Amino acid sequence: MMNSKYLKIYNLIKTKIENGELKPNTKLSSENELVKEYNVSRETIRKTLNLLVQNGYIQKMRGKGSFVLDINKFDFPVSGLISFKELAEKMGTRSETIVNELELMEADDFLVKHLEVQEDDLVWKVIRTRKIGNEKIILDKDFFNKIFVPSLTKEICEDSIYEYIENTLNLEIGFAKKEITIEPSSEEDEEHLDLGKYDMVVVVKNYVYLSDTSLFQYTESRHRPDKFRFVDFARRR
Amino acid sequence: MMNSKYLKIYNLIKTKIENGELKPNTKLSSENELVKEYNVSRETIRKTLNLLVQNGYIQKMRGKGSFVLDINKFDFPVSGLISFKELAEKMGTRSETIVNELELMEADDFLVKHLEVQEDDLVWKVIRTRKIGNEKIILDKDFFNKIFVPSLTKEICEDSIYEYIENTLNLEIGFAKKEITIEPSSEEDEEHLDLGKYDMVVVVKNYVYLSDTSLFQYTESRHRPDKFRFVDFARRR
DNA sequence: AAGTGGTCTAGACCACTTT
DNA sequence: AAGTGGTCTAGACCACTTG
Repeated sequence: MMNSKYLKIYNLIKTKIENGELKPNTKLSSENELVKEYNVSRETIRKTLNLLVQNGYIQKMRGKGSFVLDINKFDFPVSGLISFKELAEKMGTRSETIVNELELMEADDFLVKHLEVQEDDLVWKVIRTRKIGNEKIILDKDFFNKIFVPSLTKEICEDSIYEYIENTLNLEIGFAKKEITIEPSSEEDEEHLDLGKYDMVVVVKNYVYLSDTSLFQYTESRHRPDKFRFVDFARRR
Repeated sequence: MMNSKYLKIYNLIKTKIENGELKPNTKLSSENELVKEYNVSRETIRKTLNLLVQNGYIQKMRGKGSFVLDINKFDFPVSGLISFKELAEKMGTRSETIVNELELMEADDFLVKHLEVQEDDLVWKVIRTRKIGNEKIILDKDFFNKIFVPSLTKEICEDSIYEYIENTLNLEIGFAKKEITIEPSSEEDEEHLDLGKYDMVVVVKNYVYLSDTSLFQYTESRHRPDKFRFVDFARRR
């Protein structure tokens, strides 16, 4: 629900921090002040502040107050779940997507293993090259269970598949498991990427689950090593 | 506070899930049932469950209930903040640490930039090689601000510096910023690691902050590419 | 209709920091 | 002593899924 009070207040404060309206290392209003300011209960303000803590915007200190953290905002989008298009937009880089392959196929052993489908179930296969500043840097191999994504077009793939999934199909993404490894480059990599002297690629495997816990997508994102960068903000759990 | 009710209940349920006492894809007791079971209020149970959601143990569904997720527990420790020693112990691999260098030095430009210290401030420099199954795989370069870590010995470095920091010095770690990139191997890498044919290393840069937001450690962890693996569980924020 | 999780409230007590 | 965040409660209403 986006009409919840705590989410609205969260977005207000988050925007103020990103704008610089609230400056790094300064003290936020206390919980009791925010209660008056926004006319809500303290537990609601605390929900808001805990979200800001979780996402690296503030740090709370008992007896002292909440303080705005100084995190370079451009570092953030790379972390967590985010699509190539969203990322490129936030970074402000020129980028282009080439759809190399788009087909409906019957699941083979590889997909039975990685997409939890039955043999011969129908699966969308999408292979795309991502260009950044005129160089082919990333090869994205996406596989979608057809049960969840009935149709797919070249136009959708050139834009953002995620946007289509969330806004048009109204599927809700719950969580994802990501794995980063380094592998020797394949013939396919060499065919679709400008690898130059590099003979290895950074492989980011992504298993994406809907909020009803069904696995609906497996993605392999293969990056030229020199252009790869992964940034993460972590709190001790 | 470890004596909080919600944390105790969290650890109880977490352990049951890790044990297999609560099986993947089964339904957890409802919030109202847990309220009776543990004799606490519903908001306290909800705090517990939200922690389990955050850390990938369960998924909640409105109107349906909470469900145990099937996450291979060995995948987890690699994510977030965890030390080499904790990691090796959880994975059950034989490992060994060689301390190559341990010295107190005056901060140079590099440290002024990465550790937010003044020029000539004293900084502990620790260079360690990590052996896994008899091969030198990881080179760890750690830098600690002496203000926070007054003394350091070879014995501590061979064990776990983190354990020393948290249990002996009683410093509380708040959060960390991690960056993963691929770089050409340096002479230092070649000297201390069994790189074989590889001429690149995976570099994990870690900026570790205390809970009062002061930066107290900068670490570079340099891995042989074939043995590197980073796993992450992410929820859409 | 009954049960589930999601949000919100008002009030209480505690531990810690500052004045 | 006053102010801060941390925990906990009992109760309310809502939206959603199931019988």
